[in-house]
Amino acid sequence: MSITQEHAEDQNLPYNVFAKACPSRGTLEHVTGRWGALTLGALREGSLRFNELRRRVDGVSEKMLSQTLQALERDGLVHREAQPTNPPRVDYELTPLGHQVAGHLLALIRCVEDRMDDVLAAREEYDGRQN
Amino acid sequence: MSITQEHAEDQNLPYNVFAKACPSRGTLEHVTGRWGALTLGALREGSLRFNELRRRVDGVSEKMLSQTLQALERDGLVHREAQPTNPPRVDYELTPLGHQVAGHLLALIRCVEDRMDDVLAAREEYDGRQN
DNA sequence: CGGGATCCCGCACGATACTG
DNA sequence: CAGTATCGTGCGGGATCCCG
Repeated sequence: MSITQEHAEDQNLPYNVFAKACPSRGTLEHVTGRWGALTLGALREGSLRFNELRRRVDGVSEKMLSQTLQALERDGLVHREAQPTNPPRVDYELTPLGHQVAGHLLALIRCVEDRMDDVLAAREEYDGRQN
Repeated sequence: MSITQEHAEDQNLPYNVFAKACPSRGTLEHVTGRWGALTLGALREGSLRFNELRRRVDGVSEKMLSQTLQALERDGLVHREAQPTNPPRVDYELTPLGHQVAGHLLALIRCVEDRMDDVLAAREEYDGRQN
């Protein structure tokens, strides 16, 4: 091993969201996307069925919820459990990885909610400042 | 105070991102948006000038960066410091609130980067499973 | 109930050019 | 350098219908 190797990364950390081509950016967008964040947040409380989820995430269309769930399932964040009954029953729940990610997300969400008054005040000052 | 007063304005936590009409959802979208998250993440390391930021957030256009920064400044997450010199010099830095939010964001980003191998593996299994 | 297929519109976004 | 202005378009995403 070269002694000139300044940043001797013991482990390989090749993933960097700030680089355009990095696949991690795509996953970050699934996670932080308009519906992805709310879906993961909602699922953190426990497993939910499709229409329960749809009611919980106010405003999401069937199509977008379906699409969002597929992306999250593909990324290994959500587990889909379908029972071949009639009528069909499908439950969605977080994987351990999804749970971890949703934890960070929920902390962020709570933070934004908690400090929303500050945000609103900042907006008023901003709008008032430049006429 | 009227007993018919439905919404108690003096409550502490009236904000709920899961409700479609809640203003906190808009702010969450600014923060978790495609460029918002990366911009806040980049600024956490210190103040940056416009083009420095543009280079750091690989792939962002001038227009989108400008637009993103305006939204974040309006929400009180970013402070813009313009010096009337020639050539002009403008520095962007996080406010205390922005720093707090960006902290959560960066934790999320690191988490996604760290576990990207798991995500990629999950994708392969998903793609291979249902042909 | 849990979706898939299709149609279609708006605007988020990129590219380009211009300004102080 | 640090942005605005303008224009064109891709696709995000809503609406609707349908099926097992």
